[in-house]
Amino acid sequence: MTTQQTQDYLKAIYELASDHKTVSTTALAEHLFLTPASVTGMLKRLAVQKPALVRYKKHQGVQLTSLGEKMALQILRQHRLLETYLVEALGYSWDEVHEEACRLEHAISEQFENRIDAVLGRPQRDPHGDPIPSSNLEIPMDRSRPLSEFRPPQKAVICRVNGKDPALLRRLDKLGMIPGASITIVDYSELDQVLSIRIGTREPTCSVGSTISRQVLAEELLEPPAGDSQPS
Amino acid sequence: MTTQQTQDYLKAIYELASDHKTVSTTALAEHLFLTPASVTGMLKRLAVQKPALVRYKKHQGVQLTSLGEKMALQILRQHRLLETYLVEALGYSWDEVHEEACRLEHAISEQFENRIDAVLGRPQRDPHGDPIPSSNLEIPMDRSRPLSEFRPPQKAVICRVNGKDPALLRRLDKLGMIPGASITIVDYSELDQVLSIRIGTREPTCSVGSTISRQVLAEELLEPPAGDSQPS
DNA sequence: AAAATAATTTAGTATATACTAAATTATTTA
DNA sequence: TAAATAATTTAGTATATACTAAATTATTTT
Repeated sequence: MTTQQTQDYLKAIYELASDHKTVSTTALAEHLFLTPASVTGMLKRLAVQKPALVRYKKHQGVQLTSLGEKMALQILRQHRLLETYLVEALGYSWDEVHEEACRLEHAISEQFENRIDAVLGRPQRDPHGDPIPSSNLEIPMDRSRPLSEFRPPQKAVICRVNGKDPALLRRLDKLGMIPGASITIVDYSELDQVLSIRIGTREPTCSVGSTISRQVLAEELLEPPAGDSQPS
Repeated sequence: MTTQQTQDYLKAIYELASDHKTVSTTALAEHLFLTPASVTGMLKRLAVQKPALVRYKKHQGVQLTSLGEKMALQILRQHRLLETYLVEALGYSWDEVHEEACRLEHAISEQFENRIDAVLGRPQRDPHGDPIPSSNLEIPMDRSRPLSEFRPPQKAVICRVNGKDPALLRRLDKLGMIPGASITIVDYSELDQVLSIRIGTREPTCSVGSTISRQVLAEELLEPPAGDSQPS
């Protein structure tokens, strides 16, 4: 049986390795709130066991093997389904679910996973807009980009928030920056790199380097094709 | 933080110590599927730590301290609420819930506990009829006795099943022996100590020494007081 | 390229928890 | 009560996982 620790390492490696890049010991240590030395030790174990879950050569970071990736996706699926369930069925707010899901994800059975998946109607996104791997571990496509890459007069729909910090999430909620919200970029100041965004009647601004503009992801809304004009 | 192991030991001691009796190392070992030697070691740790969770003197078995008992009741509450939730909200059958609840009980937060308690309407019994400790850890009264103690022509209502073995539970379900079922003891053979029971139209028998008659608990249904006759 | 800095690994240690085999204590039987 | 049996504990070991401090390797800066 794989332990909770193993699962946490695999999930962390998956999350840090965008596009199968290699992940450094230190990055992993920071993500997991452990010392680099502890991580080195654990990675060796994960690489040596049969079947191996990671590929690891000293001073060169780690990668998941294909089995390791499968296991990471399975945990990620459980995590995100749980987050969705906590919000939809038990009335949690989106800033409360991460921690709870982090514990539950190691405890539920396949049956539990299937039941909540069914109750929720096989959702494809969790409350933060993160894609939920399907039961065969495929990930829904995602063409979202961080807010920092948008410029006026682009319009977009917020579809995802990467951060899990409850304070950030509550702030975003207050600003109306939640998945599904339509936004318009109304201004960008080259000088101080500040974006002004319109969300409904509100017009918050955020610096291009800020947590918000890096962690809130949106999909551009293209202009309706010509000939689709609306008669008033 | 208390570990899952600690919680399992406390729960086991609580379950085996009816009425604050002392629990033996071996009994505990069997219940937890561990060797007696391992149990001895763990009990020492639980007794020595501050605050102590058990009282333990060698060769004399263990008892929970009042803190240990509180913790046991808290876990038991979580376990039984979870079992109830799995049946009521997620469509599990009563023979499937024990194992799942055994894992989840160590992972849920107080918030989770409160939410499912509320969703379920603060239930007092789990699907097996076991009493659910209230949020202040008091246990609903229970005057049920094992089927083996009943004799014709007593009538009773089944209110509880002690065993968790899925096969037993499925069998009971098939027989209609589920909490809430009204039964009549129709015969008792002194010779081979067999009870005949009527449940609806069925009339199963069970030996007085059998698992069923020891683990199925019922409350006697007293004759309606005189003057309460029903006009047809 | 040498020096300085940063990242990583090694070595040694600690803890919780389990195990087995042997020793001890308690209980039952003859 | 002595012998036999059963229950329990001790002693020693193993594993997974973390830690710290020191050593090493890699990267960056001068």
